[in-house]
Amino acid sequence: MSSKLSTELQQQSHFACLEEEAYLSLERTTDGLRRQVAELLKDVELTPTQYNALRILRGAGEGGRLIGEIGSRLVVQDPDIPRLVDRLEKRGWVTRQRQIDDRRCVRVTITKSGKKLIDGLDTPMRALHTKQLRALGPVNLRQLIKSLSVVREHIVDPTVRGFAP
Amino acid sequence: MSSKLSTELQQQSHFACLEEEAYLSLERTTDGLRRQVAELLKDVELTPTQYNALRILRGAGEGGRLIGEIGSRLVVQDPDIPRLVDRLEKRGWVTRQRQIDDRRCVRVTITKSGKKLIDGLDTPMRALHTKQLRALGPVNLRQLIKSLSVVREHIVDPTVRGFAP
DNA sequence: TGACATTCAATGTTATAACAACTAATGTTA
DNA sequence: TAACATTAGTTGTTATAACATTGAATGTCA
Repeated sequence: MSSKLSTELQQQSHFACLEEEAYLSLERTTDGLRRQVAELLKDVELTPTQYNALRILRGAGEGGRLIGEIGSRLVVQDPDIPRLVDRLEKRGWVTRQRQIDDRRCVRVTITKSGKKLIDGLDTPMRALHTKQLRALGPVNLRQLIKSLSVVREHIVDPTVRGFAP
Repeated sequence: MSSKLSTELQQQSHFACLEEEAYLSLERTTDGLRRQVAELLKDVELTPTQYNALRILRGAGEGGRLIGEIGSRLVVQDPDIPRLVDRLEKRGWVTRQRQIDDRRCVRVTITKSGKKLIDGLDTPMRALHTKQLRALGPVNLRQLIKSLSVVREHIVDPTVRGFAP
């Protein structure tokens, strides 16, 4: 496929401004990459959000994470963590436990089988990302990462949260 | 908010590779930007996809577009164009018409009120994108657009399609 | 021309996202 | 300590996304 904008547009390309073009490029590119990730995850019947949540829980170790903590660390926001956890729990990949000191809170911990599942995905996922982005080369990659970081700094929306690998 | 990765991660940051870090940065950043766009569109009860579809139809003019054409031009893929068009039609923003020469095809055209709706969004949308991305400056913006274009060139997935402003 | 394949939309179904209420537990303060 | 506010999760509901199936129209070719 071509990536020349005028070609992709299939019409006279005229963006109102650079910022608008950059925004659409971001949406368009990220969607394409994300779909390939979703495709890879489909083999194990995981959505990207579920995968992301399991990675967060793996990173948290035996201490686990509170429901709210998971939400605040997801790469892509999801307002419905309880049911996200429901699905993972039903399949035996996480466990839920009320806190003793504060019974409002629920601690979620990854299980052995959950950890095994995403451990097995580390290599293919890394391989996919490398395939997707290798063409940029390390210099442009660093530049891209830096630029995106600058953009996020200027997102004032308070609901936007951190992200976990 | 900070955009330093180690800070956003709220844990010892260690990405497996640059490509993985770039991918997560893309997802994270685009999601944040997109949510602000969705917020703006909420005032007129449009989803980003609906807005995108209306812009495609405005760009097409009186000739309109076939259902399939809309799907292939959406910035973010949506496999369910008929029902997307249903919703727009119900609210009087588009009309549907069977093709005479090929009765399998349906031509969708934007209405006056539909055009008026998105015309009114041009200025605030451009203002939002400018606010979101201005910090990069023209040089970095161009660099970003170029890099994203390179990435898209290497997305081999045949389902990934063009995009319309 | 008649059987078959293909194309384009529409429809049915399930899963998830978004949003709003609700409940239980804790914190605050008069 | 009783009343109120706040917090953490859960549950209900609606809308949309994803996927598979169906149906009608057209194209292909023996």
